[in-house]
Amino acid sequence: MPSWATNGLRLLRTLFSSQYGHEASILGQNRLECALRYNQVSSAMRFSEFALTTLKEVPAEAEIVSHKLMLRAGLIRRLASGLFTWMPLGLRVLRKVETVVREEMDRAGALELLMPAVQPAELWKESGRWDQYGPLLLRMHDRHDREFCFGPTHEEVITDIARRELRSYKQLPVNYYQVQTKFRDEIRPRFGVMRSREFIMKDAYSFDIDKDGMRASYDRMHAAYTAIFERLGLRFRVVDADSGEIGGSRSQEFHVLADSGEDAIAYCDADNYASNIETAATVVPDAQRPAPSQDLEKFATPGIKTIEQLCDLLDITPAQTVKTLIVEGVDGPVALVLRGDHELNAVKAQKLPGVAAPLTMADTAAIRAATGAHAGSLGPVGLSLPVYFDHAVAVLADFCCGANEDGFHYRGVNFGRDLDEPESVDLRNVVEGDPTPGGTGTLSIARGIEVGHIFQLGSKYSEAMNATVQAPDGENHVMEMGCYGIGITRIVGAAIEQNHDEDGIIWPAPLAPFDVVLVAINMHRSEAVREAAEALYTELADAGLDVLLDDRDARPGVKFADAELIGIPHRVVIGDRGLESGTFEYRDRRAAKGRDLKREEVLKLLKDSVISS
RNA sequence: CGGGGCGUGGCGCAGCCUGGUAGCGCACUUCGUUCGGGACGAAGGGGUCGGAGGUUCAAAUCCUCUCGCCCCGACCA
Repeated sequence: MPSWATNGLRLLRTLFSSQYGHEASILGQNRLECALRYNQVSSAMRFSEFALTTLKEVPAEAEIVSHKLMLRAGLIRRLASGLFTWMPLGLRVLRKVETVVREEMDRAGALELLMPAVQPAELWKESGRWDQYGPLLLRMHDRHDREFCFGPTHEEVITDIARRELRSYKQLPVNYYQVQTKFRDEIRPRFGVMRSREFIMKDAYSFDIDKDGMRASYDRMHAAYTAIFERLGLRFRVVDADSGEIGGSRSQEFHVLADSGEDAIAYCDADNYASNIETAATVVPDAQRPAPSQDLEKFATPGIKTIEQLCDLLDITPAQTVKTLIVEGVDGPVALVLRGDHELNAVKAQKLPGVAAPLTMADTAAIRAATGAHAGSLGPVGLSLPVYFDHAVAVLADFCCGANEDGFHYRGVNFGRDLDEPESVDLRNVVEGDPTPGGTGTLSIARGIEVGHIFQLGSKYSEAMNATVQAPDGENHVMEMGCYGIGITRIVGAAIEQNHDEDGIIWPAPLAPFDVVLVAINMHRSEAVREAAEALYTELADAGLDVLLDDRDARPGVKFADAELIGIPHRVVIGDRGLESGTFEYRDRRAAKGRDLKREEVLKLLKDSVISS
């Protein structure tokens, strides 16, 4: 996605590099120059000086591809559970992500600042989260025994800043952001950088005088996030989401699409609908319930404990059965009744009156106390508990369920006769093929990795912490806030999940640690190769490209394998064979084969492709 | 935190059941041959067998405790 800023930056880099050489130290005052200086210093690298160790074998700790490849390619190294060192190669990728994020945030009018990672407990007590947040919050004491935490997020600190700095509506809207290290003491860190305890997040917070302003700020962030993920070259989708712990009203998540994603997202292109499955609403079926055709019958089902076993026994489908789940409620256990083939949606269930949040399944003893039976023999008939029926259950007739007696089930169960007419609720996850809430399309399900989340917070924090500004009417008004997060470190993992093959990583061009790798064949024996490789290296570096020269005294196969493993988008092979005919072999990382190009053609191709990224 | 698994040179593993003083592949060092798809040969360096305690003449191996890591569940960028 070409843009003024990127083209401008490239242009400046080219100008400066031709003036000072690519390692020139440039002391600049503005950000563009700073970025320029950073890029210039590190843009070109010799493999022999890069201390990169790649691994042929996968360390046993890694489970998913991105984690395996990040370790094999030498991007990260693990220090302890959920804690990683970003090695030089990995850090280059991280910086690329940060740069794109910063550019788009700045363009959207947000202001970068940097808050402390360590935060005093008082602020968290003021917002009420010191007690709410739980063990995810890493708490500590200083030498005076004062309480602190390592920030998992920064609503409290930014609200404190805002209430001190912002006095008048004339200063609004303001959107502050930072790129900073967070710590969340996850119960189970896993998947490498995808769910680590320490990670880098870009978090932004908007302040407006009213809800309309907040919505406008939110929309600007929505646009900025869309621009960011488009520029990063990732396939992604924006979905409606639950606002969870942070609070507030509307929220949307940005998901990188990948089969290994931890989240399921429901979408329909025809309807332009997309939602995290957690919040995707099911539609009340408009089908009429058939009239009962069977009598209620209790029958013995010794040893039958699962829906699957029951279906095998009776030769029926799970959709003709009903399952009953006992969860902890505010005043004792509550029963949730779903169709046998449907999955409980915890987010929906824990919002029901009388159900305890977070949703907790009752244990075996509690289930027996409440129903008199084992979990495998439960049913709604004759149950003396608060019961919620899912919409899909309410339209069933002649269904099958447990009899609340070990080893017995009912069949031919019908509402109105064996059970009271149900008041049904939405309890389940949507499934592929369900109608959309809009009613015109059907849902598909995809897997995604949450890399961004935007919230309309409203006044939750500004009210608790009394963050007000004076309005034109002279009154003090509580500011309306939005908050917006991007998982910088997670993006790197997500990008690999989405872009790899059996040989290694395939970086989208904007994320690649190097734009191009020069593979010099037998450079240590052929003077011609050495000269040609060095000349091309200097020329590409001077043109502002991030170029890696593989000058190691290694066999070609080793160099090719490493180039593919670390995923450099463009590869140029310099060998005696090509030099005889005056060509280099060029190959795109995604292409099956290379092609021979003249020097000028290589230069033009690379410069064009880098500028357009 | 509940359930499962694993800790042996940098990485991947064997040895443990049946105690006898540590081995293989990769990586690393040196030399030679080789050299456009992870070469071959030779010679090397590197390990208190996660830690503590116990049993025993003797412990990587058996026993007890402990620490760490990974996987499956609830949380989230």
